[in-house]
Amino acid sequence: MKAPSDIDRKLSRRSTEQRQLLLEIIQQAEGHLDADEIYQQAHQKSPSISLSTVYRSLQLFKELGLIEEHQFNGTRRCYETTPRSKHHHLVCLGCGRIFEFKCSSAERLKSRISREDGFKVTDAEVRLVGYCPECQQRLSQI
Amino acid sequence: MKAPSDIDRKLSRRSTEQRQLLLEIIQQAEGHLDADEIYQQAHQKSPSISLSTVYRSLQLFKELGLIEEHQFNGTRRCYETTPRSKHHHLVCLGCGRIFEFKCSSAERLKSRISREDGFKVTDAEVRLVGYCPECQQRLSQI
DNA sequence: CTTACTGCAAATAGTTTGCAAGAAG
DNA sequence: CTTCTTGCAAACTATTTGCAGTAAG
Repeated sequence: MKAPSDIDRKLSRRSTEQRQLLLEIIQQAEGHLDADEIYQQAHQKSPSISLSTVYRSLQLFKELGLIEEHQFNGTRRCYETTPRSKHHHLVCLGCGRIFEFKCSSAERLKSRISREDGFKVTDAEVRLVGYCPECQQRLSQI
Repeated sequence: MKAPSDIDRKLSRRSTEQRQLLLEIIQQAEGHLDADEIYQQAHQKSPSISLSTVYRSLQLFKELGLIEEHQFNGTRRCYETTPRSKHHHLVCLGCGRIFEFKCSSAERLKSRISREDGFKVTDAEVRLVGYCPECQQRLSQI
């Protein structure tokens, strides 16, 4: 049993070893992890954890605003801790890596659409797809 | 048997009743249709058509650049005919409807990232989520 | 004690695939 | 005729759910 963390103080959810472990894994990850990658890592430290617990915890963390969910390519969803400052993603079609970039025009667009069309825009995501420098190089050599 | 259409002249693919019907359905649709909606409509006109044929044809149309694939909310993918001029999507969290809008800054962003970071950006998508005017109204009354 | 959380197994949703019969060219 | 395409059923992938036991508060 550990000291109560972030998730405990919200909504009277219970603090469990599993949730703490899962949240740690996501927070310490460099890039974006999908449910199965999170499960694999958790399984190392706590072999009895189940994949359903991973999914249920991800659902909870999302509701609490602790993490963000993305769907970059196929059907697999990826997760990252909610970043302090909003960024966007560039998906490389060659290697599948995800690159991040800032985009101030997204914020401007948000207010433009709200103002002009009466929408209440809660989020603006920009997603670029293309080829990273390495893949351009590699593909041109073939 | 009908006269050969768009899809026939490309890549020596065969023209079949099924493909022609499916393409017509997508082209005449107002908004975006998912695989099952396309299947249901096709099934009306041609009861023996199968869902696999729908998926295989969608795959083909995508490769030929005749349609675009989107994933707006859950896991369901939607399709629309490739629009003449690029537009982006706003997803209403209240009613699930998809609204379209133009965004010139997306094009500018594309060239900025290409120039500054050496990426070859093939597509830029902006996706807004929020509430349409009707849903704001409706939800405020509760 | 009470009731949220967990692991397990089974269910589900959406999509893909193998195969033999059928049709396009 | 040749081979691409189809329908069917079965397989697959990612995720969700029911349930009875377990543990947090």
